[in-house]
Amino acid sequence: MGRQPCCDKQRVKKGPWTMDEDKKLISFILTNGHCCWRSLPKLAGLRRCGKSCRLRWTNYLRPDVKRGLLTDAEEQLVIELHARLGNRWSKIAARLPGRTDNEIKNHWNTYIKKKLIKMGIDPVTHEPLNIQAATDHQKESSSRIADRTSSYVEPAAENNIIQVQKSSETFDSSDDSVNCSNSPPSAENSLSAGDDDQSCLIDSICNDDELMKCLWGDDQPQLDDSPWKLPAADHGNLFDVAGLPAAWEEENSLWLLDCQDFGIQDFGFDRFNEFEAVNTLSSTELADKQCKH
DNA sequence: AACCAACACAACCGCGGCTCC
DNA sequence: CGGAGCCGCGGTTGTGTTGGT
Repeated sequence: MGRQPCCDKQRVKKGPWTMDEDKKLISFILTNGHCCWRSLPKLAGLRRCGKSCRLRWTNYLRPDVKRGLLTDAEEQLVIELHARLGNRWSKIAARLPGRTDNEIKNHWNTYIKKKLIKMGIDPVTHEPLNIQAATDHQKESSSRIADRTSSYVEPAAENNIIQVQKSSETFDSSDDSVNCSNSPPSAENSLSAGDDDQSCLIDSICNDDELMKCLWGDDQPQLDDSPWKLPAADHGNLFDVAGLPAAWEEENSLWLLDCQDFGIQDFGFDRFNEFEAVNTLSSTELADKQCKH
């Protein structure tokens, strides 16, 4: 007996989300939280699959989503993390506050991948392309490594490569499969000794104390994906900010600012304008402030 | 101006893992 | 312990936009 479809595909709408659907989803989640994605569309009056709602929320509508291009520092961090973690985008995204796995994945596939190839670096193994021909047999084992768990021990196949270890200590020991102290040097988390450019890039990131503190520090704000626990409110008063907890107000002011790009007025949240008047900091300014603290 | 290729990104799909019964 | 249901992840596709010819 096969798995049931996640939703009734006959009656479910697909394709791009409309403004009205976004509005409904935001309203519902802000009011009720997302206790159960499967039943959410029905309760919210949406003809969408629960998965689709979750994706739309987490990748686009969620208040803490940071929009816009990745900064150079973020990009370098993605490269560093990819060298360590492989295509585990959600893990990588967890280290970049406000960025989603989908966004990072897209950026990787469309931009970083090509950039690395241009630099002569294999985007999969992070090894220089020119020495790869000579180490084809290693590559084969490397591809296996990509799927292995951290307990797998590769038998000394990387004598000619150095490990990027500098910032490994900053990983949580609980970060699954990223127990660097126990992980053997491998193609997916290693660089060639001859690849000075890449080493320099990584070093520049790792040696940037301010940046590392900001991006890796224990006190960095963590994404909180727990369901919203807001007091039930009238739909008409959803953005009566004064009625919300101060922490929520502060945290979500960035998102409200971002809504300008989207067209907050299109949501019918007219009260935003009053709120905007007292909020003079841009998203980037606030992000900078967070880094400095 | 029209066409086409490349690019960027939102969204879909299927599978694996976790939890509950 | 095993099956069912759900969520989240990663790969892939679809679509709109941009730039070049």
